[in-house]
Amino acid sequence: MLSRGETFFAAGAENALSATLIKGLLKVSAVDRDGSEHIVALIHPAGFAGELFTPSAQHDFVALTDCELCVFPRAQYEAALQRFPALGQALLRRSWEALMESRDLLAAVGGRTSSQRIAGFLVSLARAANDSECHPAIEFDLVLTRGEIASLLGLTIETVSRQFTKFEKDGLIRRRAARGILIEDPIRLAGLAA
Amino acid sequence: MLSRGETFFAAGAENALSATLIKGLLKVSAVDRDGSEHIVALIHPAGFAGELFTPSAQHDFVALTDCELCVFPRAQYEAALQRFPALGQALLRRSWEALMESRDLLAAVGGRTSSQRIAGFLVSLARAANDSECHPAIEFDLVLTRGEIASLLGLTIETVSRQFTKFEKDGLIRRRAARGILIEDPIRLAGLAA
DNA sequence: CGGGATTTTGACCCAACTCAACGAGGGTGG
DNA sequence: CCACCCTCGTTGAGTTGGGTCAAAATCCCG
Repeated sequence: MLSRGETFFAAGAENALSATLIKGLLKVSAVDRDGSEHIVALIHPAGFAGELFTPSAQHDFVALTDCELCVFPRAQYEAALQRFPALGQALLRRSWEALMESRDLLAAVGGRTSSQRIAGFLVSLARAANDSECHPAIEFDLVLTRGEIASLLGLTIETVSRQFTKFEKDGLIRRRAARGILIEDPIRLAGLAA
Repeated sequence: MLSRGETFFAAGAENALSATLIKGLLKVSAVDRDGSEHIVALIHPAGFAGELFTPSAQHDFVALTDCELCVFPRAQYEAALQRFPALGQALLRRSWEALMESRDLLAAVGGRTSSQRIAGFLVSLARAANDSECHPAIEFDLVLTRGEIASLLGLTIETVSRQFTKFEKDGLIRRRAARGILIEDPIRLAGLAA
């Protein structure tokens, strides 16, 4: 159990824990020498939270919402890996999926405009919000701050903010109290994401 | 065996092959609807070339130099995975390392200036060039075209070219015939990479 | 009802993109 | 061996998307 803002573990920490996320949302971030934080991934439920093969963690794992986790000590995890190959398979699958996601994001950050990135981000959040339905949710809660979105997409707070108001002016989305988002024109939004 | 320019397999192809790279360099690239190519990773010797868990490939795998590969049919690979858990472990380790690399690149593309990205790229190539020595190679061959470097780093050809001439003017590197690079000031270059 | 954090908005600026021209190999075929 | 072509790289001039700086507005929470 983790509540919003708590960190599961921090970069540099001795790397003794792994977990599967049951409920909630985690961010994975790197900080470089100059102090700036950079979010490199989000972890959704069923995702794996932890680092493998390194004595100390390279990223921070921080809860964006209250989270429920199923935690394993590293040593125990590795023992189980030896004994139950299926577990290894499952872990391989998830890390592979994480890799594919990371590459998608990389392609987006390295070649799309700010509005394309944000449209794509909204579309993917909408997809993630509706567990197991076919069409994306119309309305969902934006859990990230502007700064976090900016960091994930390689933009600045101000650019993110401007694009949101532009999208609203264009009738693509509507902003709800707090951080709610209502998608008014999913088709056009998905089109924008290119 | 693959020679420069040949593609190991292309996105959309039925996904029947996997391989371990023995010698050479591969690029992994995605193309989006608008036709632009985007390189998302390089594969160095000992790296895994292939895609898992998807019926058809999502990326192109193209040889940047003549390559030697150790190829497995997918079905056989999966059978072997079942029987030899250690193989799964090895694959897990490599995909995890690929994930870490991808996230590093993501952090670079999403927050660093063009010169920082190129400096970082050169440093990492230098590291890769000297198999198993401690200090980076001073001289190596730049296998990528300007366009490929640009695509990998999320820049344009012109920006890459300009940064190279700037680095040369500043005495950081020297360009050799064809695509050779001689690093004259590794320290300052690494510093630039931030 | 304060007071800090977050968000929005505006004005300005610059790093990197675009467009365009030119130069330098490196095949290929005559 | 030369003329041609085609790809790749360099360089310049001009533009712009998004960054930076600054200030106002809103929200949240005690």
